[in-house]
Amino acid sequence: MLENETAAIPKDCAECPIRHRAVCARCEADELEQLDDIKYYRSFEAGQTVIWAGDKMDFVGSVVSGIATLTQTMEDGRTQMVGLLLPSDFVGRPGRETAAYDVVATSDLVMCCFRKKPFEELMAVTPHIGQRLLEMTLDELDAAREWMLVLGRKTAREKIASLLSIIARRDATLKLAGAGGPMVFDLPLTREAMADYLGLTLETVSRQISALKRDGVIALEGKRHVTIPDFDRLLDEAGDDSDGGMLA
Amino acid sequence: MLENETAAIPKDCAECPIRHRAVCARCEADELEQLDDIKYYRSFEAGQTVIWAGDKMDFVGSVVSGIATLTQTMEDGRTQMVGLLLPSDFVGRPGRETAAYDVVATSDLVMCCFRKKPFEELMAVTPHIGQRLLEMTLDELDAAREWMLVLGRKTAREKIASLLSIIARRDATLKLAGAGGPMVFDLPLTREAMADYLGLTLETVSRQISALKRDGVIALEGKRHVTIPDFDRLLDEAGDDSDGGMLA
DNA sequence: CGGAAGCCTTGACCCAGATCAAAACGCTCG
DNA sequence: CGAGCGTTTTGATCTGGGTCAAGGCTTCCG
Repeated sequence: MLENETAAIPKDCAECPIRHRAVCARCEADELEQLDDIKYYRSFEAGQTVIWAGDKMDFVGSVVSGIATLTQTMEDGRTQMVGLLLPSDFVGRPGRETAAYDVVATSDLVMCCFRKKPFEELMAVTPHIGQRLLEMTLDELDAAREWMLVLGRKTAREKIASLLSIIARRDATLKLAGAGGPMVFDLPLTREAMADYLGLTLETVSRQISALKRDGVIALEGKRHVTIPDFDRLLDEAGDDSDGGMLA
Repeated sequence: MLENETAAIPKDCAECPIRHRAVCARCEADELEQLDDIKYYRSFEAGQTVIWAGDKMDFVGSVVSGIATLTQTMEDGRTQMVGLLLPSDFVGRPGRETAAYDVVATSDLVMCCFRKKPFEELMAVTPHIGQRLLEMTLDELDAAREWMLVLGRKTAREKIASLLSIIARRDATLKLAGAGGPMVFDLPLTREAMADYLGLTLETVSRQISALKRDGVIALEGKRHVTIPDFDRLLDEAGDDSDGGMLA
């Protein structure tokens, strides 16, 4: 997990790994320069909290590398993950003073942050930013709604299968692997984090993963390394329409 | 339920009840005129389906009056409501061809629709529309995430209390009633629709409502008319921080 | 007025997943 | 190497909410 000293911080937007998928995706060279003036990088170690819900938040930003979670906690300690932040995902809300959720780095994390005030001003005069942010927010809303179905109506086994298929699908698009062959990836979450995402207990998560393994739906090597021999089978277990619904 | 022949269709944007809260909220007079050119009203009766998930959708629009639901259904019939559309809420997504969810009128419904293509073009040149839509979408995302906590971690009783408090709060803001006194409103949903929203069965919904009534948290007159003698008590039952969290 | 169709409530029973408890599996570190 | 700690697995038991089954209450309509 410590490939680099502090993980790669891009020297320049041009070589930034999320250049084409983040809020800045549609920006022209001059707009990038303006963003550059108000931006700074921050690194977090795995386990560190980026912000606590309710804290004053004077920046917004993008995940450059690593994974973070967005969680909500009740007074008695019950917690629910409400978002999984992957590279290019946006954190924070223009026009809001305080953080609405806890943001925690699940792996080592690099963020590209913008001071909030200037970012808001820039957004007002740079349609490209607002347009892209709208698009990303609509995508997140869709993801949240899909997750509502998972939380409200799926069984524990289906929930696990749903989570695995989402992670597998994302990983496949990053690796641009040709379809067909078995998919292989590492789980970026602990059993407890999965439980928080799925509205289950960690014991149930563990049991269902064991069951899927026993039934040959997945193969495990160690606790985290997953192989999926037949993706359609997994989708079936997830209760999803197995049309493979490939949204472009 | 049939107060008006077809419910009130505004003659003019100026007298439109959602003028200041819908996508058009920030538009100037000339922008409104342009929207006017591509808009038309549609009315639906309670129970009618506005669109089916997957259908081609050549419009977007706002709820003017009445209530609609956004639901997702699995092949085996399990359904989950993923959104409750109230007056001023926006339906549809610029840039998407087909509907992602079933939209059903729960009460008699009037919508102000815009042909999608021209709306998208107008959006590209009218920042006010995109800005407002972004703001609304961010609000919906927050609501969806709050709902994820309800679905994933709350007990049946807490779920019912959460739903009642949301409806009560909304009703209070519409009526601008001074705080303090008992809150009174009509449930806009059947037990089954509540169950679909809460990820429960209608039997459980019924039982928990009876229990809340028995315990004096709510009072019922008929099946739908609800009185809440002590709103803080209800919030407490919902498991929410009872700081009254009034977000401006 | 009687019947039928929608909603809603209530009861009896059952099971998926929670809870409680213990042990196994890596690790890092002295 | 062994101690200690965080993570994961597995077992035993309990329970909240699902399922199945009967009515009850309204409203509509012939």
